[in-house]
Amino acid sequence: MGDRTKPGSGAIVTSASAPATSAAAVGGRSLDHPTRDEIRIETVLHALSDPMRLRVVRELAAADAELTCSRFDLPVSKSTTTHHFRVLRESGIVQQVYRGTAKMNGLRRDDLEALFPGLLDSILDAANRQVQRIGEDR
Amino acid sequence: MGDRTKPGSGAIVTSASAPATSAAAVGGRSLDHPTRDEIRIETVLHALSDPMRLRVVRELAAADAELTCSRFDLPVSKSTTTHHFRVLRESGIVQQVYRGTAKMNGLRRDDLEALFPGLLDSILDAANRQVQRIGEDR
DNA sequence: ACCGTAGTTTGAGATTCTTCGTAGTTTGAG
DNA sequence: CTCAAACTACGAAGAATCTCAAACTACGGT
Repeated sequence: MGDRTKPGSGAIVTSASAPATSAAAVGGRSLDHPTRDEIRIETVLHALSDPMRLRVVRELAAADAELTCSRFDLPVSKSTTTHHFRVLRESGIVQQVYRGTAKMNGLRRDDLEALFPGLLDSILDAANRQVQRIGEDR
Repeated sequence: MGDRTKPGSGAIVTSASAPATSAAAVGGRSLDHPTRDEIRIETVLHALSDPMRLRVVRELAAADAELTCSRFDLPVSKSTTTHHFRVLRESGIVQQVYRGTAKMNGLRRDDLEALFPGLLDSILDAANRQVQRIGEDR
């Protein structure tokens, strides 16, 4: 899985020169998401197998709206939070868009439902049941 | 892992004196499985996020019967196969029992269904759809 | 222009995972 | 008892993950 290959251009954005007109510089920052047909079940399951990420997805589903990263009060540092959101985005579970300084996060329900009908809901349901059972949250 | 000693709960196989009349001693070797209420959604998802293990579970579901480890023709070594079956057992997805020199593997459908209704089926369905779509199997 | 908020990147440490080969154990058969 | 078959256990190597702190970039207001 690992694919730390940076998003936009070829990492040469080291600012040695050309600070302004970089490829990704057009509208601002670019975030690349997998297209619908690039989403893989193994990757989705892996992304959701982390407690922190599963929790984010549960909150996102409960809110049923786009939320900024900072709305989530996770017990980890900012950089770790960024990391988890990145995994969720690269797996195709969430969609991220910049709006000002904030980054909005939304579930890709349509894509997931089209590829894997019922999967997301049954995982969310399973997670909710487990929290009810043993309340291991937060 | 660095610690092959079984994970959660411990207790049981304390073997202070390991009398012959131990529950597990009946047929010979003992394999400890998590009890139903020890099964965790994160662990289940993690176990199924590996292509090899997902494949094993798919075959097991398709066969709808107990199969020996050697029935699976995985493209990995035997010790790796043992490892994957162990992960599946410790996550609570499969149940393993010795029968002669063979080890029978069966899905714990009842337990999973009781804890997470519909989860296993929707994951299997998702996996099947993906194989149909891009045939990345074997 | 300056500052604060929001998030990213880089580099690091610690842990865990996947995989393997080799050596052992257990069981059933001859 | 000895053998083959079926697994397990024990390292070990290499990759991937999770986590953090520190330094950085982007955007919006005052």
